[in-house]
Amino acid sequence: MPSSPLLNRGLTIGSIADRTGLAPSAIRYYEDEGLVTPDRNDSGHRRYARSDIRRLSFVMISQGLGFTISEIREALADLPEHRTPNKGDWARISRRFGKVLDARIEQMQALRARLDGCIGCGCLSLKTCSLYNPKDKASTRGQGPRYVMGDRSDEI
Amino acid sequence: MPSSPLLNRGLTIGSIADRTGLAPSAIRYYEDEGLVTPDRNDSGHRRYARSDIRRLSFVMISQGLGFTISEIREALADLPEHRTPNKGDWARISRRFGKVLDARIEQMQALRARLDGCIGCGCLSLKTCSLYNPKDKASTRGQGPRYVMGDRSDEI
DNA sequence: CTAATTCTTCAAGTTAACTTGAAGCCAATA
DNA sequence: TATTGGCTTCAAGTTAACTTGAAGAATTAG
Repeated sequence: MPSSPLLNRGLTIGSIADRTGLAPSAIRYYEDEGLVTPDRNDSGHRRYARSDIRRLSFVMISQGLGFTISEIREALADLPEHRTPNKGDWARISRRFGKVLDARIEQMQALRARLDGCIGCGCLSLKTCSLYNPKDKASTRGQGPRYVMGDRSDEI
Repeated sequence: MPSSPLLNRGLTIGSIADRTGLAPSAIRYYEDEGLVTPDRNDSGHRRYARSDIRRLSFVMISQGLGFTISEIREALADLPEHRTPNKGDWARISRRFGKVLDARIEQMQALRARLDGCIGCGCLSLKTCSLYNPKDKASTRGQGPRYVMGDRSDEI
């Protein structure tokens, strides 16, 4: 009797794509990036475990929260290798991400407060403005090379 | 008498680079992006106004706050065209950015609260998790094409 | 006045997170 | 069994925000 692809040796990339809403190309990319490591069948086709759906959902959610792929990869590294992750495992890594989010929110609030200060003094000049050289440059997150900002401040 | 480049017809790109800490290549890029529009001398060299230093400082600060170049360009469009911007002009556009920051902070806090909810219920499943399909996907800010997430949710 | 800087433009490289397309193998269906 | 559709790999394109390098012209310093 012809067994369904779901029951045989795991889920195909297509069904994983359907169930997560991710494009197959994205799922393959995540594999290149080490976020999932599906098995292969005899002819080289990927076969996923059911738990990979939750894993990929976590990836999507984390990206929505602003985490990068390498941050997500690090987080996933804390899941058990040879056991299907359970609720407790997921809750643990989610809790850690929660703390990072808290820190980022605080950082943004600090910058926002500085902006108020700048509006107050009307400065926006390089020497005076505390926004110009903040220790916590905030979301240098994302977008290509953002090289070190020089520090040749001077009067305007 | 040989006049200094600062007093003659405006500042050279090199001196602007020194005073802002930006690389000349970045300043030229900002010109391509319409953030500054320096004059040219007879042989085609760029000549900047003193007020362009403040303009470029605003660009740097705004980027530190997480704004994109096109957002910054829009903000700068509110500065007077044929008059050197004064403190009031800068304060006005800073105040607007402050409001955007407030909104972003609120958004992050909402997502963070949802993450707590998810830890509480231990779900992280596509159907149940409110993080999976939030209206306010937060910082889709940055990095290449992030195409529309499909919505074929299903039970895990 | 000549040499060393600085400036110009233009094309191509970089990172992140993917997509798109080509060329060909595998699998489910009629 | 034939065919359509799904899967595979690999190379190249995309956006953002720049940098790097080449080739040549202008400016400044000695």
